Amino acid sequence: MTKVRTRFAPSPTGYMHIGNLRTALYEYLVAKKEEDGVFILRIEDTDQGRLVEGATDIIYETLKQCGLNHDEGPDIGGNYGPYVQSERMQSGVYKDYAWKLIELGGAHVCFCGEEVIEEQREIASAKNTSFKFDDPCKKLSKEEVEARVNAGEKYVIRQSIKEEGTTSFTDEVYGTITVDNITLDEQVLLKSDGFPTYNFANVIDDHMMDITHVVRGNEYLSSTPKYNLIYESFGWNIPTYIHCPPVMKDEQHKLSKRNGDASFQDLLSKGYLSEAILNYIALLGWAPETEQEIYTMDELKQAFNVKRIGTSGAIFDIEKLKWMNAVYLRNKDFNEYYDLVLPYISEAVKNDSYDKKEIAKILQPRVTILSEIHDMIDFFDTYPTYSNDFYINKKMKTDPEIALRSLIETKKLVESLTNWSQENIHDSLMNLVVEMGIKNGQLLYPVRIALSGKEFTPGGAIEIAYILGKEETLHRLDLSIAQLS
RNA sequence: GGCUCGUUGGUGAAGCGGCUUAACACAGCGCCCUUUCACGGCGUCAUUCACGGGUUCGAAUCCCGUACGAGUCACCA
Repeated sequence: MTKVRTRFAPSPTGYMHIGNLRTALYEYLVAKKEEDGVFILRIEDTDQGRLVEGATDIIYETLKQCGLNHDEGPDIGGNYGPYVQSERMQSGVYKDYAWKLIELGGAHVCFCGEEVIEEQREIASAKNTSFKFDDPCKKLSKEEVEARVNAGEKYVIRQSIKEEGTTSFTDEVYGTITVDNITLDEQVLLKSDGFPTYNFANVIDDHMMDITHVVRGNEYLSSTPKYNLIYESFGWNIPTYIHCPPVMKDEQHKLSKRNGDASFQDLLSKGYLSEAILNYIALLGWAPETEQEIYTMDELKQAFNVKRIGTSGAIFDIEKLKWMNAVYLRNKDFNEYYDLVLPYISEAVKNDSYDKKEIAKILQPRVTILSEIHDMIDFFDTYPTYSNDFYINKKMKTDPEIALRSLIETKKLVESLTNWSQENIHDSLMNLVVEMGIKNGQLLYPVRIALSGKEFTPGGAIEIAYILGKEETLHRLDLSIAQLS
C-alpha cells in the first residue's frame, strides 16, 4: 500500500474561512490517521486578480495555531516543490502538459473570444434550450492551429470531451456518481495569459505530488468527472475522492467570506480557543462512532473515519461552540487557564491590589468566551451605580428594608474582623446569620449586591469581599447603606 | 432550464429492514443543589423520520414519483 498523501490547497484570497479550515482539518486527519501519512500545503494562486496581500501568511499562521502542521509546503520545502502554483508555472509544466493532452486527444486549442461564447449563449436562451458551448475551433486543422499560434494570436486550451458515453466515479462520501458525457462542459485548461485554470493545475499538481486522497467541498462533485477524463487521457491513477458537505450559515446559505460571516480569526479575537473551534468543526458534518464529543487532536486522529462524514449541509451553531469553549476553559489545568485569562483580567481590573488569581478562580466555571470577561468583573475596578430594586428578590426573601439591616450589621462585623481570610469571613458571616435569626440569603444576597452593584456576579458575597479587601468592602458597604437609608 | 447532490426535533446528529413507542450532545423548559449567576445532578422536549405511492409478515431504513433546498453549467477557486 502506498503512503497516504493529502493536500490542503487554498487560494490566498483573504481570511481563513470555517469551511475551509474544516477541509484542512479533514485532510490532515486523513493523512495522520496513518503512521506515515503526509499532509501537504500547496498555494493555488493562479488567479492573479484575486490575490490578497498577506493572505498566505494568514494561512501559515492559522495552520500553526490549529496544530495542523504540514509536512511539505512553500515555507518548509519538500521533495515535490515548488509548492506555489505561480512558481511551478515558471518551468512551463502546465503548458507542456496541456499540449501533451492535445496530442492525446483530450484537449484542443481555441481562439474564440468571449463574444463567440456569448452569442451562442444568447441563441440558446432565446430558444430556451440549455447552453453548452460548441467550439468551432475543434474543427480547425492542425496546420491552421499551428500557424495562428505561431503568428502570436491569443488562444486558450480547452478540454475536449466526446459526446457519447458516460463517466462514473466513486466518492468515499457520496458513493458512485455517473454523468452523461454530453452534459460535461469543455472547460478552459490553460488561460490566454498562460496560467492554468484551477481545474487543470489541480489535476496536474495532484498527480505530480502523488496525492492519494483528494478532500474538498462538494461543489466540486459535478466537475470531478471532467478531472477524471483528464487523468484517463494521461493514463494516470485517479485519487480517492472525499467530498465534504458544506458548512452553512442557515438552511439556505453557506458560510462565506463574502457575507462577512465569522472567520477563524474573528472567532479567535472573540475569545474562542483554537482547540475548541477545531473540535467543534470536526463534528460539523462528521459523526464519531462513540458518544464522545470532546477530542484532543490525537484522539481525533484515532477516531476519525471518512465513512462517517455526512452528505447534507451542517449549520454552524455558535451556541454549541460556546458551550464547547467553556468546557475547554473549565477543564484546563488552572495555571494554563490562568495564563490564558490573565490578560483579559488585567484589562478589566487595573487595580493591582486585587488578587488576580482569586478573580480567575471564581471565573473559571463561569466563562464561556474570553471576551465576556470584561463585563463580568469590571465592577471590581469601578463601583457601578445601581438601583435599590436589586435588593428585591423573592426567592432569597429579601427587600431593601431587610437589606439595610443586614448591611448595617455586616458593616459592624467587618469593622471588627482582624483576620481577612475567606474562611474567617465565611464563618463570621454565617454566625451573624444565626445571631440575626434570618436566612443565609437575606444576609448574603444583599451584601453581594452592595459589594458589586450588580445583579449577577461571578462568585458570591464572601469571595467578592475577600478579593475587595477590608477597606474597600467597608467603603462599598457605607455607600450602599447611605443609598438605602 | 440541463445535470449532480441532498431532506431524521430549534441546532449538530445516531440509526442502514424487526432490538426504535428514534440514541447522544447543544439550545429551551422544569426541578434539585446553592449566598446571585454559573458548575453539578435530575427530568422534559420528534407516536415520528419532507410528501405521496410501492415492495415486505414488518420501512426512518429498499424502490418509484412529487415537493423543497443546495451545487454546477466562468479565461474563479
